[in-house]
Amino acid sequence: MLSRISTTPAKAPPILGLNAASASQTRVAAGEFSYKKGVEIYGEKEPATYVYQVTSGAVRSYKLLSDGRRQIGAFHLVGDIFGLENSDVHRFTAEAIVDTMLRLLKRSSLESVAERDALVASNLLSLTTSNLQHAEDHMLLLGRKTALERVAAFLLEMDRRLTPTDIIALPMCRRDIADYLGLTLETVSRALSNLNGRGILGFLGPSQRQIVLLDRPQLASLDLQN
Amino acid sequence: MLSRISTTPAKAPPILGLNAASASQTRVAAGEFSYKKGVEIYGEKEPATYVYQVTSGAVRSYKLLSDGRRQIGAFHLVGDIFGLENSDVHRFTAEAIVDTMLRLLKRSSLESVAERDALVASNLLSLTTSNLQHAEDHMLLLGRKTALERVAAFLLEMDRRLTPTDIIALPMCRRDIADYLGLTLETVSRALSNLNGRGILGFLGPSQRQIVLLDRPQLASLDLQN
DNA sequence: CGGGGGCTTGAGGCCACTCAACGATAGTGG
DNA sequence: CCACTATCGTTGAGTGGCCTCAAGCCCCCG
Repeated sequence: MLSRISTTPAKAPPILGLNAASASQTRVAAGEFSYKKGVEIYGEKEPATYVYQVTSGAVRSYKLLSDGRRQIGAFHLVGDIFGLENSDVHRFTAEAIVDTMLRLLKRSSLESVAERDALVASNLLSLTTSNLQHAEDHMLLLGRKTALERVAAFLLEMDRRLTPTDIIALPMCRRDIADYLGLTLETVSRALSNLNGRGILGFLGPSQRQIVLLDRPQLASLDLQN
Repeated sequence: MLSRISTTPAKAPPILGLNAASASQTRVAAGEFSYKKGVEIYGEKEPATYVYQVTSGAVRSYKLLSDGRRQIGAFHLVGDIFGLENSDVHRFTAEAIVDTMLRLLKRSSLESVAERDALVASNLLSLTTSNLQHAEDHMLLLGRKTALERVAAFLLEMDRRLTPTDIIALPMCRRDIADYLGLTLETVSRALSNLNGRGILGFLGPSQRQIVLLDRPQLASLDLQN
């Protein structure tokens, strides 16, 4: 299912503060691969060999209960790095939400670079820290926010992370959003309809995946701050 | 409200792999302090000057929404280290649940030690990692588990962390448990009564804070694994 | 002994879930 | 090019699990 594209893309964005010199010295980059929509990138409890950066597309990381209930812990968008575990195994399953391009880095070589390069080490730590911060905020959302507040928070998060414009082009379906927010897809749909009816957002085109924020302040007022 | 007890306790358990030599060299330990029940140790968004280790007692870390809804992110029990932020400010409010003794370490000196001592640095990272892991598991609980599953998971966690015996002596009240599990205190109480009625647990004494696990396997079977 | 906090239990309500139907869209193969 | 199908999203009706509100008990502690 993996199709190799190129080992050293022409103009690669920097990753983890690796400059060209140290990167080429140690060959931390294992190349760039494409994953078709729905394909699993790695499974929970599999050994963590690689670290990934999204070049294009989007990825969901989730845990499953034995009866199939799913909790998505994070969405990984363009530029995001994921799959970094300080344990030896992955703690989530990762899947491509749409057709996705990923740059792979060997975890072992990354660690050896980090031992010599303090900047890289510091970036690895701050990556773990921002993951922790996101998880902490998400616990508050999952434990204490109402459906409407969760959806509002989700839209604001996506608006912040996804787009430099006012149009949010969501890569994920309603079920993914629901499993991220601890709701059902019907409840997510109803909340979006609600916001649409209030004139806070609008849909662009018939796909319902493109959302225009018409009233960001009012949306923000729905998501109670902590 | 702080009462100094001693700057260098006679037989201090190790912290973060600091041996006596490096600890005394740099004086990372800022001493041991006692906090009365209910007292705030630090507030959210306050500068993070110290790192804390629980010597005795228990601590809750929580976030508040503007209307007062509370989500407890973690309980810190004897031996636990908390308050380590890689940002400059605390992301939770921390309060003593009962009368509590804390060992304080200056964050700045800890960081300078970590620069020279790889073991300490590695322990700091693995501390952040285990915090992340706990938060990830807790997201699954808050997003997808039923009330009974949450309470069962809570009891198993406390059993694992709190006690070498079969008796769980909970330091926290029902409201704390509820705010940790994303429930109301009534729902927690009903779930405990339910487990009691099924013979899975029993209460010891009239305080309802001491719980005997009568059937750990059955309790474990109620908390679906991921 | 009086007051208050913590816990339990009951009754009723509500928000989100479940189940279902339906329309629209995109992808597929003839 | 056009059924045909599967997927996705919306919406409605009804249910149910948890919340809300309330009362009452017990214990601790002044």
